[in-house]
Amino acid sequence: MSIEECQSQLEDALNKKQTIILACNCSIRYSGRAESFLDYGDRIVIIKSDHSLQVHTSTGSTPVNYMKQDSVHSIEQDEKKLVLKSSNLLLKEKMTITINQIHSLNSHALEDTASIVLQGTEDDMAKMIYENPEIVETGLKAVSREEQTKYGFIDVFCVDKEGTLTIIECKRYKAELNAVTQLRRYVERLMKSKGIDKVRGIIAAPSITPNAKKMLEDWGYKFAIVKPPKYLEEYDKSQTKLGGYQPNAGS
Amino acid sequence: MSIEECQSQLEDALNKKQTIILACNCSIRYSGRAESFLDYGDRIVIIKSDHSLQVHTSTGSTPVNYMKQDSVHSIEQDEKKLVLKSSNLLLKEKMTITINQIHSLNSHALEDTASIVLQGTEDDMAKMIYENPEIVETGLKAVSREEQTKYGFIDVFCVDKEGTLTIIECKRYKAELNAVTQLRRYVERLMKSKGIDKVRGIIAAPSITPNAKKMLEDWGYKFAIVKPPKYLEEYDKSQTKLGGYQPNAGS
DNA sequence: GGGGAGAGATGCCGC
DNA sequence: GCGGCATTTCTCCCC
Repeated sequence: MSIEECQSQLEDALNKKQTIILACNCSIRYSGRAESFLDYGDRIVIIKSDHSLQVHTSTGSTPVNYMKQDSVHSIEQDEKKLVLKSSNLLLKEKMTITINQIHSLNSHALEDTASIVLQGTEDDMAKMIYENPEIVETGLKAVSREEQTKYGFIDVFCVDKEGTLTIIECKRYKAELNAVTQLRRYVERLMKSKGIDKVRGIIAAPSITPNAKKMLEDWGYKFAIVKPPKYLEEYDKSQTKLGGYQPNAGS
Repeated sequence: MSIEECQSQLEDALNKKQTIILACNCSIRYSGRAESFLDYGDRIVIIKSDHSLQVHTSTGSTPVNYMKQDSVHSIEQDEKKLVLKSSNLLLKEKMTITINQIHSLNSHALEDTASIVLQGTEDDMAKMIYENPEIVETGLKAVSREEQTKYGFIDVFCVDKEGTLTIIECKRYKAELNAVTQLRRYVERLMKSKGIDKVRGIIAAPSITPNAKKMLEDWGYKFAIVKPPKYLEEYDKSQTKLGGYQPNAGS
């Protein structure tokens, strides 16, 4: 594929707001919230129809460089190289991708009306606890959920069997130090705004780090083992009932 | 491209540990840390040479679904459809991508020895303050930086003009509530471990949210406006001096 | 491998 | 738009 053909196809795809996938050898300069330079190497450049751009190397889940949506892209030619310039005036960011060699170029108008359905989030966990607070502690009664405006973003708000206000902070994975300080902030804010001197705090999570547990107990708070709903359910089911997931392990 | 050809090329690319780029119409099931389902639509599937996988829709910076590195992938055929199964036994995660239609398929052995050079991070900011603490407060003297083991992850550790120990917490962007609780945790930990009753805390950031500022002042801490080094420097330079973006400028 | 914290975090929701 | 916060966060560093 010649440089001219590539430039033409890129411009055409950009005009049509298609999604572009370009495998190429390139170097990258970025300037904006930070500044970066990446010397020549083979990468994949994706420009989506929302005019976001990302550059991927052959490893890692995250792009090595990217531009956010609503960026403006242009393609120029510079001595047998293609220069892809992107800028986002609003965010004061810009990027220059200098392309040495093109390995492949595809552009598509991706049609997609589906939206992902996700479960097992922290919100699902808070909902589960709100509907059945006794899984956290015997005698606990739920008062409200997602108290966002008044005292912060309290996950579940309860009253214990002795009538003491109790704040539950959910973590879907292992609770760390910041979860404890977060809980402490909610408890203190609530005590101050209500003018009461006794509010309990509970962290509900599958596990907790040792330091977090110590800080939790130092502050008189409590940890309760709670797992997010349906966590690994399908996986465990297939493991036990079907004798395990069978990929072609030779690949 | 026939299903058989596609399957063959995919298996071949997986064997060669190439990076695969597949544009297709597909549906996706994921089960692991959470569970998700995404109905049929046009997407881009990337399998990298580290055997990580990600699925991108036509918008957004983040993949709609993904598998981490060291997953195992296999391709099966099921009634005119291709079924790409991925699993990660270690993480107890798995994914099934059912492919209706293939728009394009490319695979490459991406060669890349370069690594990105990035500047303007929080670490650069802490270094700048360490080397010239008076930009935070008159009379401040730096003691150490990145005290990770003893008292927590203190960015910059100083003594003020009256000899009081002072912890500086840097944020490269706007400081929020969690920055204040973080600082508070460091201050309290240091007071306890040193057995002293007076330690100061300063947040150094370009800006701070109103609630964070209030909580900061309630706790007797202080805010100092500090911008990360070289923030937007090249951008502003090229905008003002050169009247536009000049990729070769200054390099 | 776990703990802790930054990230050019991104994305979501509420005000 | 900003604020606050979860994320299948990811990534890095250090113990």
